[in-house]
Amino acid sequence: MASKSSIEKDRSIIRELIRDARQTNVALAAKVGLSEGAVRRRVERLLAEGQFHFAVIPSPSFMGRPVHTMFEIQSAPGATEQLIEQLVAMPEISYVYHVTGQFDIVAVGYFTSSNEMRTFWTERLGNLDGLMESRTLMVLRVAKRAHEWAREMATDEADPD
Amino acid sequence: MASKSSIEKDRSIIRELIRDARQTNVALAAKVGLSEGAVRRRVERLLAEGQFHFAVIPSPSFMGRPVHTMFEIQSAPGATEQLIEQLVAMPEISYVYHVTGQFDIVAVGYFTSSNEMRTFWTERLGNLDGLMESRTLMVLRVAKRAHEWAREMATDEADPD
DNA sequence: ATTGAAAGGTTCTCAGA
DNA sequence: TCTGAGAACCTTTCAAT
Repeated sequence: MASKSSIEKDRSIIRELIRDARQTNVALAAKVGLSEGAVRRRVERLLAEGQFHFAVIPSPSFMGRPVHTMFEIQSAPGATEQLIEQLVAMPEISYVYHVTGQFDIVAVGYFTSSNEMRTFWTERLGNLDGLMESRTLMVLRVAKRAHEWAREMATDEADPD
Repeated sequence: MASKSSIEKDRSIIRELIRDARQTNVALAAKVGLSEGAVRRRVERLLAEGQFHFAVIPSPSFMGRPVHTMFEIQSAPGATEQLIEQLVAMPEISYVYHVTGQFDIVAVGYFTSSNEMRTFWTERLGNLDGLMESRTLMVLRVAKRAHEWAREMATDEADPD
């Protein structure tokens, strides 16, 4: 086989970490075919470049925030960025996406109760500058959370010349 | 102050790990007031119980999947679970949410190109059993991804009697 | 940019409470 | 269920390539 390109080594490292975020650099090194030090330097570089990050995903219920809500938000013309900034500044909101379609923004929040969510929606979301229309979706269940494509393309070693 | 309850110690550990997913058990132990071994056993128990998990979040673009898409899906009456199962089985789909509202399901996928996304949408999504209607939202930007509420309630120690 | 080896720190195991 | 000490393992540093 031809040696993997540098970026393919980087991607192999990240794919391995997606499979197991807590494996050691020693284990990674054995899998991608580098020394422990080389893997460690690549991981640090990739983190600094923002190519991936380590995260802890809590169970919102266990943390006391069982009410999982998505808000679809339509902004007044030209007001989308301003609206996004306001949403980003709200601690109740965990995720903010700029999207195409009828709605311009999707925001996700976790609340301690449906009552807290309602209060947030009526008193804080409803008062945002530039908001034209919004819809609320309650998330009943997270049925999947996995990047299965990270397991693809594990080997390009079977390529014939 | 009264001693923290056992579940509050668990939550403190998880909140600390949300702040820094890679800190050592020794560092955690100092912050939550337990020995390293006690913290390690709690972390293992919480992981086994599914109260949180460690994850690596890649930059989809760096991994060669720059096209980030949300699908809103309306199911035929009674077909939602069947539809969710089919979506969960698709490797292109990373997240599947069961939600309330006009649409029953929100699914998120990452694609190598808009052409691949279009092919997926027309040939795979369109053929799902029980699908009534769907809408496609392209995600242009992720403006926020953080659980700021994990920093709240750090102390219940100031409570007067 | 990578390797290999020594030093330092973390994790794991186990005995004791 | 927790603590503390020792062994095993991992990470960090550094000289060399």
